[in-house]
Amino acid sequence: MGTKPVRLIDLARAANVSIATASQVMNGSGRVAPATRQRVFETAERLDYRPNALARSVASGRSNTVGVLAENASGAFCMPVLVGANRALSDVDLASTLYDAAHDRRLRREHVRRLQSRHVDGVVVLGEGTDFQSISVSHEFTGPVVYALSRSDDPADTSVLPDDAHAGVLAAQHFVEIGRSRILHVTAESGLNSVRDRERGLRETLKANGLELAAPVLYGEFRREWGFEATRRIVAEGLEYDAIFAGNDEIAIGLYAQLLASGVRVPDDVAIIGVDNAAGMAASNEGFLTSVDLRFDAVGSAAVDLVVSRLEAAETAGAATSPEGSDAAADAVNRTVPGMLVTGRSTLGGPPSTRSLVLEALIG
Amino acid sequence: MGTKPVRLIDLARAANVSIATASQVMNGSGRVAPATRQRVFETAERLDYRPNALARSVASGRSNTVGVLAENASGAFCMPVLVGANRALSDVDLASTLYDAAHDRRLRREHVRRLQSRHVDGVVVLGEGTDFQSISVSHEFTGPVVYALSRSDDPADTSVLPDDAHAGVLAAQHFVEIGRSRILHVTAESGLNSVRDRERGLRETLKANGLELAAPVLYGEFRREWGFEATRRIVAEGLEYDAIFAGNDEIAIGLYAQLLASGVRVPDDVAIIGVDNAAGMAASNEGFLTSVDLRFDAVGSAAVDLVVSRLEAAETAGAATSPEGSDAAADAVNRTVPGMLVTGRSTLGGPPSTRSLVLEALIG
DNA sequence: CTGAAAGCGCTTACAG
DNA sequence: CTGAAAGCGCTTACAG
Repeated sequence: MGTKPVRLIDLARAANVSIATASQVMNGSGRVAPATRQRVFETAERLDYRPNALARSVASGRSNTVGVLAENASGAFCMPVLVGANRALSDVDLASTLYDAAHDRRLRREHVRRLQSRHVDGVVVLGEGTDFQSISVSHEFTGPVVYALSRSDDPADTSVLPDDAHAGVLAAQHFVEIGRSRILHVTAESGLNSVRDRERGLRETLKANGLELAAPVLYGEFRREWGFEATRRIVAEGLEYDAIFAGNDEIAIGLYAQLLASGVRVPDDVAIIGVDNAAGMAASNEGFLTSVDLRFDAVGSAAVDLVVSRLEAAETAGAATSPEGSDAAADAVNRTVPGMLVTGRSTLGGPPSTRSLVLEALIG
Repeated sequence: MGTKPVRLIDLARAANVSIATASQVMNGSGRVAPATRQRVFETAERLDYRPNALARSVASGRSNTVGVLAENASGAFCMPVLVGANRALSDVDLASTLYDAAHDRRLRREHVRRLQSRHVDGVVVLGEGTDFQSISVSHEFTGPVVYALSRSDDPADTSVLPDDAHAGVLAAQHFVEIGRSRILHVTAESGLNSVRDRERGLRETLKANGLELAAPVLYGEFRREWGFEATRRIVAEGLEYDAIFAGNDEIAIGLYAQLLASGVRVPDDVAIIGVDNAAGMAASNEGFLTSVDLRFDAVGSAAVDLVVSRLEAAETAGAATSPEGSDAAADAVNRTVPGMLVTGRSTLGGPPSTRSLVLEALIG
């Protein structure tokens, strides 16, 4: 508690070497005789030497810290991305420092300055989803900047997004696998990127299997109530169908409940797939709804991986000839993270788990 | 982008002062002639000088960073606490650096070392709730350590928790205000601190109003299904009641739905209050359920406030005579953050909003 | 009120 | 393979 931390110079003296060699041993750089290396390590262990990361940073010019600039940390999908990013960072022994702009432009600018002041090695801008656009801050930093869960308004920037089209693909494939052929799609506003991409993936994969949608897409909102409403319309129109791909889990749950209320059996008569795996996120309803998990944590870790690889590239490039980041611009592609299908009773049926009795209970 | 950042020495030269005075002006320390101060500020502005926080840290010995050690960042209530903590930190221009132990003991120890290495000025240990206990790390740091959303296993530590007893008080008061007198309590496992405290607050306030519970408390789980089950029992036993305080929102929703299914009118026949304001968190069901919002963000900011005030105390104490943190130990009280009641149709009635039609729709 | 100087703990060419 | 020395950008007594 009150004990002064042991410094490099303390370690060096105790190990009978210069601070230069002590430093090199601790960093694995330079060539040091195995014997001395061994001795230094042992002494470091014995003294419980913990290098001062701050001093190391000023001396080396690298902070070993990546800044995370969240557009709005309270956003629904921020946490998993943040968790994934953080895991990836600590895996390579980088720290993360989080700034939340909370949708405030002025605050955001302040945070950018703070990140600059702290000389973060790289930045991850954490947005709010495929339908959200971030103001580019790439030119404010000398290090790599990657946009996670958001597009930047500068096409030269690189962003990492969940693969919405692939979500549609996964849904279509699953329906085909379980032998469904008359498929409906109930989703949100047609203007949204996520809506458009999920629909496209669905259609393309159906087509590849010689199928097409059994009726025009029903556009509404990402809400449970829209699921109810859509079900009523579907029933009223007397459509023929055996499966519905819902734009997200909320819609799926609305569909599920209202279908049950209408005497339709799920999945026997109609199979349902949602998107988000909100069940897994909320740790409730487990196994109840088949859903595409967009793997937001993987979006976070992928963003970090990009930053890190860029950092490494810059390092080796800097050692050789420095082409002033022309490489970085070259691979400024947007990356997309494939989701994964989590199956549940809404497509596979099976014995109802305790939790899956919820909806039935609601019906009475 | 490629431009070298301006350093203190650049600023000093441009403003025609020594780096010492430049430094003092930028930090507001020492006495400097108003004229020179003015000149330095203007030059700093013109040059867009951004002090190197890293260098400042090594020189001053303060990193201006607070470490957040999350027991499990994926935890249900972590995000709001984190957001609150982060806001409070950026208000006083401190950075936060987040480490997620993800329930892993080894990883947690690594993170502690990293926090030490980075010489964070203080630490917030972010737990998982009132029923969770953290292993104390206070002795690993020289700066203040505060436990948010968790108790430490060392009674000398100070933690900040949501006020569970007060949640019960708020519920009781509200029931009294709307004229209910035959009140039931349906909650989770009786062994949980949160359950015990909420019940105690409820009972005490009822007592203070000359009331008592209309029947023994029903203990179960924090899940929707338990709400269904409990309702069936209540109906079966033919209890007389006009209000139910649910241990959390999940239970409340279960009660609500099953009561409606049983032909009971809410709130006309029975008023319901939950805890968590999950509606607000999830931005759905708004206005549907009256609930006690535990204000997790305030828990986060309160924890930070404690760290910061301790930091300031240490600073002034260090300037005078340093009593080796005896003061810190003295005010090692656990702090509790009062929640707030968010009213909805489940107690006040009123015209059903679109969203509140969900349950009715489910019934039929 | 202001500046020269030592120092924070480390890294990194550069000689030997 | 190893060490003496300069340097990272700042702060902080200490003289003047």
